[in-house]
Amino acid sequence: MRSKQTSFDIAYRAGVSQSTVSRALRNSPLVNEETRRRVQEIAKELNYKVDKNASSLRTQQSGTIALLLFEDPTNDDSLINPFFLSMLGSITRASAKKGYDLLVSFQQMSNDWHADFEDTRKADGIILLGYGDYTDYEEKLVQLIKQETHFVRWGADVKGLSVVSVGCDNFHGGYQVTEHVINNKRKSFAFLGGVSTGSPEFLARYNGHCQALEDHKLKVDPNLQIDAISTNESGYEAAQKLIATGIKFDAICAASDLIAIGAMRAMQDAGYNVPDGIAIVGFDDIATASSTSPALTTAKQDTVLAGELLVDKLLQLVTGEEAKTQLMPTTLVVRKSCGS
Amino acid sequence: MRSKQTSFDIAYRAGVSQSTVSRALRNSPLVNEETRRRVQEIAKELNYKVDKNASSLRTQQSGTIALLLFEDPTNDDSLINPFFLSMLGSITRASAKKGYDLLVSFQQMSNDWHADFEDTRKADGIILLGYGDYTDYEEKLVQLIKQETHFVRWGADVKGLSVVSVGCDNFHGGYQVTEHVINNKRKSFAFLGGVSTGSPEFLARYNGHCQALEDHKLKVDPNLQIDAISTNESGYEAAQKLIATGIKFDAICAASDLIAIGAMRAMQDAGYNVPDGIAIVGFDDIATASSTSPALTTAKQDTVLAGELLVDKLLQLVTGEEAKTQLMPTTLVVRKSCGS
DNA sequence: ATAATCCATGCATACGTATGCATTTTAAGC
DNA sequence: GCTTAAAATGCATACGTATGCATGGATTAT
Repeated sequence: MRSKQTSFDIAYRAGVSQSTVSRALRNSPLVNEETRRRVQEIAKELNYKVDKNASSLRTQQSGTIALLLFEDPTNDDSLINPFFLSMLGSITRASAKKGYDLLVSFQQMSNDWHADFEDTRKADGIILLGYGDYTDYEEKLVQLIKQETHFVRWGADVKGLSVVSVGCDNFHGGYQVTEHVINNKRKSFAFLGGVSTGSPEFLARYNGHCQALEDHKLKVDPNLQIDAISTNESGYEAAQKLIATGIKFDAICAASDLIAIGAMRAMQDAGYNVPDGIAIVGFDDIATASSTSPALTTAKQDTVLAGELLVDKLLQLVTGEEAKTQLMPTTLVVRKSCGS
Repeated sequence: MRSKQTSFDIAYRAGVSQSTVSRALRNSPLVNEETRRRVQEIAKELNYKVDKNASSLRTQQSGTIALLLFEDPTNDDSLINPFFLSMLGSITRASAKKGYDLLVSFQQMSNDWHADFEDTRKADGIILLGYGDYTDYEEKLVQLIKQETHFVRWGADVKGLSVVSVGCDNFHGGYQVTEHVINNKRKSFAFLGGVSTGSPEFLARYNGHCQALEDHKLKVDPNLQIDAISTNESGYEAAQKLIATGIKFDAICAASDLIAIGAMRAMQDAGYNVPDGIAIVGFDDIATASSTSPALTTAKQDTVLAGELLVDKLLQLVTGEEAKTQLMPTTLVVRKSCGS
């Protein structure tokens, strides 16, 4: 029952050649309509499915996109940053919509990831997802370009490299949320998130944050910027360090929702009132952001749109078209963590 | 620079035949150690990578696992149930650990998903993930079995079918959380979650819930069971309906965390106090559960273990070994939503 | 020295599809 | 009716790898 059906079997049943079967199934105009119908009918009857390996081997196209997901190695190994998880979901959807399969792979930055998929012909192109805060990241991008691998990446534009990126406007997002807090009459701002050592994303958000303060004639106190990576725990600890400085502040801008959520808990545990005593804003708008108490005001990154853009641009590259880096705006989502 | 390297190129450079190259790269004992080293060195130098399509075509093995993710079609199209998203993450990790690539695909139940992957030789086996609450689900499983497709599924065991499943003990989990609430001196219990129309998972949780009540001589009031699907919104609405019945209750057991979270908000919006007035428990232990206010007490499903089990068992099937259905225990995670 | 044994390698082929080119069939033109 | 064009099909081959079988050389045993 299970012996695999090939196009030759269909050909035999239909009384035509294998070539004709192949053409008929691919709706080639070269084949007579009547023949095509017959072939397709038989194919369906026999539950025939094209062998993708053979097909890919012949055409040198796999109909597959590879998604490489880089994670902060300091994170708990078993959990994925919910923001990237959300991106993963939208990319999956977007590629399915385009008729492409999605090969998902977690990566340690140490690996030879730059070659592992397109070079093995398993994928037509690659999507790079993760924070670009690794020392040899750019170097590997250069390798990818040299190999003429088709790829797009999530994140800020890389200066000097002809790389197609889709990212959100972190600077503006940082500006946006900070300005919102300023409008709520806060005067002394802290910022939680790695700036010097951290990702370029965090840095851009911080820069936006500072710009907003300056534009409103408020002071930027470097002592109130505490490094943190994007986890609850790190946010919690950063907030504790913040309190330990003894410096007074009435607002916290976090580089990500996870940090904000951890910080919020730390402040509450320390007896502060949010938002009356301390205003807190995050960044990303992950699912949990709407469920905290008070619900978290944040800068939303549109993951659905992002996924579609990444896939669209990658496929443009694959088909030889031009594709341009694109910056998406963030949306201010006002909830309760700033007072109004 | 980019013209693709084949095993013939390596063979030419090494002064041996293509066969020897193939064997050398696969560490066949047939090839001389010295030769093997030389070949492997040259391969690395030329940045040669085996063409997986050709390899798969030849060996009829793809080194790939397909993950089919079914979602409740009534959900918002752009979001994925965080529990399944978490499963996706752990499965990705688990298959990477085994050296397999993971092909991820979202599915509408209406499609011919039962054939789409293994039959096209893109995957060696299939993992089915999603609630099994669809009318023709079993029928399609039967088809899969008939085709001798290798697959495992997440969920409760299917009676009468020789299918390998990995699931958690929903009955016991439902029992567990309910008993915990009972120990907190609650007397009148409501249950939110589709039972008659819904998934077998929800039904099992409900049955465990009822059993716990009976064992403690408490009444089960069918009027306090309200249908809901696994979303915040549905939970919110269900809680509203619950209030609208006018019947008194002091505890809510929800069939999932999302439902519980929605219900919690509905109760709070209606002026009830959680947990003092109303105790609430969920099911799953999604990330958000720890961030609600009060933090949600729930029955945790171990997604990391689940992912590993699914992958392990599938690979056992692929290699011709026996694999058995396995039921995982749930863990009671006590937070604040029940009072203690 | 000859036969028997073993080790290392090469030759040839199959996996299943897609497609350039040759060939046959059908229709059209005069 | 014969030539020419167009439409439909078949033939042959290539994609790159893995492997059964044959071959050649080296080693050992008799």
